[in-house]
Amino acid sequence: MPKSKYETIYKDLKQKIEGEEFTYQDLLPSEHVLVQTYGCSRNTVRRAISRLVTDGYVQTLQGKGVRNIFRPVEQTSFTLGGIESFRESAKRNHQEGRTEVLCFLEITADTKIARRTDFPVGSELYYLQRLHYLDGKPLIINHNYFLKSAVPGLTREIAEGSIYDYLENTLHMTIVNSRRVMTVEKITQIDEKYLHLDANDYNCMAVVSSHTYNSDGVMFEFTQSRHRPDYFRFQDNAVRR
Amino acid sequence: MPKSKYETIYKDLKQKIEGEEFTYQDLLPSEHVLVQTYGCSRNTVRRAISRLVTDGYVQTLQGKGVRNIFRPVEQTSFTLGGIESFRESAKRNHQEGRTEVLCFLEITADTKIARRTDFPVGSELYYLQRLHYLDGKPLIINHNYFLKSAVPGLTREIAEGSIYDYLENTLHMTIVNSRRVMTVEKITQIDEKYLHLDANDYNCMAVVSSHTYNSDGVMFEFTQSRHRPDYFRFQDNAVRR
DNA sequence: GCCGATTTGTCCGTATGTATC
DNA sequence: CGATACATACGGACAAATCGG
Repeated sequence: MPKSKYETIYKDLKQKIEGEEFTYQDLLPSEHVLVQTYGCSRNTVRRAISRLVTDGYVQTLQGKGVRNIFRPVEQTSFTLGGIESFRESAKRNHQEGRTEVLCFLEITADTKIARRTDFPVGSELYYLQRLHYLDGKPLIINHNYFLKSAVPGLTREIAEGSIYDYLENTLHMTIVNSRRVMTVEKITQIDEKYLHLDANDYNCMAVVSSHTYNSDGVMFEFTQSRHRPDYFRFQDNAVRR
Repeated sequence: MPKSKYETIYKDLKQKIEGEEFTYQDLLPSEHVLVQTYGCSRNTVRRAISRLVTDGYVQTLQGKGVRNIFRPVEQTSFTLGGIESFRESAKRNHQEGRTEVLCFLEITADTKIARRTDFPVGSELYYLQRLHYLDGKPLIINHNYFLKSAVPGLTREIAEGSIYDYLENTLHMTIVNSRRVMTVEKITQIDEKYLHLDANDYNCMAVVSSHTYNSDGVMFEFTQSRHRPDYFRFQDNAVRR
């Protein structure tokens, strides 16, 4: 159930664009027309459209209209704009996702971990290593650090499923945003072993480090995701201002 | 000169946050207060704030307020949200940028190039190889394909400076958006030679492929940027909806 | 638990500016 | 020039969440 009017309009337009009810390069109906078809104010359709702009689905042109520039995705794009759990992106791509917990520890942040994760020294943390399979292939190793005080009661069993599902639906935490940094790093022996990589073939991999915040403003998670280079693919739409 | 009120407010708040006039984790003045300090309507301050949210500077919390979660950047972050030319990001990081044109050709798209770039077969294109130096170090090799009909009069001399400056200020083109895909690929002999890489050290690199559109809705540029793995760093802020 | 004050979220209507055709 | 389209801005109304008494 979508809660707001502009979100229903956004989803409806998005679906129509994906379903190619509007042809590529054509203009969408004008805001004035959309106001009448959806029976709402102009501000409301504009909010919906601005979301489509950030999604890279349309471009707005003053004096002209709103042009459809959506191109269907060719392949299994891994991550897109927002925050997505592994399970969610697997589902979106119609793939079967499985997670194996390699390691589940309760630790206290020393200076080295603090520098790596940005958690203060002395923080009580869960440290997990998790291996993510997509359609049976091991593709990602995650090194997760969760703040124990914000994520109480985490267990190995939960970590084998979806941690985000536990956070949102059991702990009723609201995940807000995530600062991510993408780099390329040398592979380690752990990567080589679990992802079945050969350093003579690929000796680097894509690494995504993220600091994630909840609605209490606490950074409750630091994760380093190490991706098989030959399957990594990150999509983005940039807008010139 | 900022053209709009909300943009001035956005920039002012952004600067205050960066200058740490608001402390980390504290709430900003309420919308009501900001309306009075800036002498504008509530919608206008809300537009400014929503930009700060997408920048990852603040998070808004219904019933509470707007919390400052800005952390000063630790390092030379390479790319951030929007579209930036090499020159612009060099300047933003207070680094000296220089560009060397390795190759400047006029070509017609055959099936192979068409598949690679998404330009239709038979398109008249400029093909450039350019080497970008930052503070004297060669860091990026760009393979640029420009649609000749949209970018007339491009020369080697222009390409040694800023092509985007030429597009925007001489041709008065409006660049709108860019679809980017990031992957990790094996290095080639060209990469090895010009970026002074050693395949025994790093045998992969970060590759950013982008399709860029102007306000006429034409995809006028396809570029493959190949980045030295040890200097590549891409930042992003993701929002959970 | 309730109530009221505060704060952000959604939505509306209107007016004016600016770009396109 | 006028008509159309999007961009900016204002003011007001109500909903929803938070917090303190």
